[in-house]
Amino acid sequence: MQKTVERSLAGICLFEELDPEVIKRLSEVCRWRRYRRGERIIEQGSESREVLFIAEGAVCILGPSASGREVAFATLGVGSHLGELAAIDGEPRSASAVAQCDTLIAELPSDRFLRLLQDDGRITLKLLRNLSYMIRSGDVRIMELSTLAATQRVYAELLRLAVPDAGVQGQWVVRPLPPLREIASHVSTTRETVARALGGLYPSGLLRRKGRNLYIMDRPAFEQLIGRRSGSRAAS
Amino acid sequence: MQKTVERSLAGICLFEELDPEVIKRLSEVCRWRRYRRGERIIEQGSESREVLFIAEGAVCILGPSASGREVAFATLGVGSHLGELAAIDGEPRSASAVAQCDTLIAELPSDRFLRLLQDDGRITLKLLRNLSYMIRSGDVRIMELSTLAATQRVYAELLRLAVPDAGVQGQWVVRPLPPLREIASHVSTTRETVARALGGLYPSGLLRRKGRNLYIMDRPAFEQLIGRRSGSRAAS
DNA sequence: ACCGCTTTGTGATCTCTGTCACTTTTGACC
DNA sequence: GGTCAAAAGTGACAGAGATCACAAAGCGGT
Repeated sequence: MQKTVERSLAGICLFEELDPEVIKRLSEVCRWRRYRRGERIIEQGSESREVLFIAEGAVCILGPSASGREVAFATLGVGSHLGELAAIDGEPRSASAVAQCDTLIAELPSDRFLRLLQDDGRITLKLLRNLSYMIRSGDVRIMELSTLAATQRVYAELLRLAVPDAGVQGQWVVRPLPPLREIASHVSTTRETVARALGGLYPSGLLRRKGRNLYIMDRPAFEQLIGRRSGSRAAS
Repeated sequence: MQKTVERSLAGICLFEELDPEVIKRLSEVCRWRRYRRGERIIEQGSESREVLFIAEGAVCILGPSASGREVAFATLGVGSHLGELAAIDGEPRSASAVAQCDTLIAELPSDRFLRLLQDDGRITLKLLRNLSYMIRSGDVRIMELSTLAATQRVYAELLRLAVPDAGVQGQWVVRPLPPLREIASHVSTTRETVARALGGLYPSGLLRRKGRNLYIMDRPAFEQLIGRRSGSRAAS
């Protein structure tokens, strides 16, 4: 099953426009490592500076889990990179990274990464766009934490996860629905609250669950649930 | 009183290392505008793309205040810039900006800004560092919102605002203490909660207030109040 | 000193949701 | 089919804080 994907950075978004030759050379400079599901890839606070690229698998970015509560900042898939911040500013790692499934990672030393930025403006621009995106989504999350109640944050997250259902017009689906505890850690609440949030909507028919799929029957109506703080009630 | 600061971008951190000649030319390209205290400089969602520089005054970055609750993302002073995100990624403004006092702003068209980045790697690097910083502080804030109770977030904010007291050894001071509503909007809580958080510590002597100054008598002890969620009580 | 406005200090409520403690499902793997 | 562990519903409670409503200071200007 081991899809022996050659150890190449070819699939990395950041390098899309890069010359195959250059990519090849870069790939050779990297240190390649495999991680098992659940293994820790980056430790928050550590002093390493490499930039990592995901060749296979997926990675979850987690805040310092010192307290029991886990805070997930993002989930990154194949083609994404992580660890740019430390490479750019030389500060300690701001968060931890954990493999969500078996994962193949390429580590590029920070000085090599920085040189790359100097040499190729296109990559720099991509990186800038990427950082912008991170800031924007961070801001959105802060806004949600500040102005939305826990239940509503769960709904908002569902909308982010949902894709239009190929079959039925106007119906959206989250497939597969991640474990509730994972959803919870993305919107800073508890597994129980997520369960209750979903459970509260089954009776109204707005939400329907079949196995690991969750169907949002009427997206516009669903969006309305997120509106103003509290006071909202299942459609009557 | 109007300190007729010439309309120059000389004081802008981002341009520190830039040649005076270049700065002069850039300054002339800008559109300069004055804003009164409270005036809105950028409207969240608008389609403008200019990058703004603060030559005089201060600016507060606010989340979409649609709801009554205001969410403050940052307060920027002289030498700072804002509006890079829209210039970089071409998306609508992610937040609003309001003048905190009378303010002089220079607006640089986005294409000019982008060209600047292409031409000078030093500026690009500074910008990257700046964006990194924004992401890191955003993450910290998300962590606080997720794992700290409102009262503790207030304490954390105080520590950020405090500077070592020149006079007494080991004593820190917030001078001047901003209006409570402002502190509240920075840690996503209410004016009342901030008042109670402070009030709760006066008796213990950990905090002391004189006019617009707030003294933190024992910083280490104060920091301990922020530890684990709830359960904490004033030092016994 | 005297207004009038902005900031603060507080009390009384009320509700959301974090916690605990279990039970019930699901799923994966023999 | 059977066994086990992880995931998912739920009930009961308690407590932090958002809200609402005033009263009391502060502060500038005249």
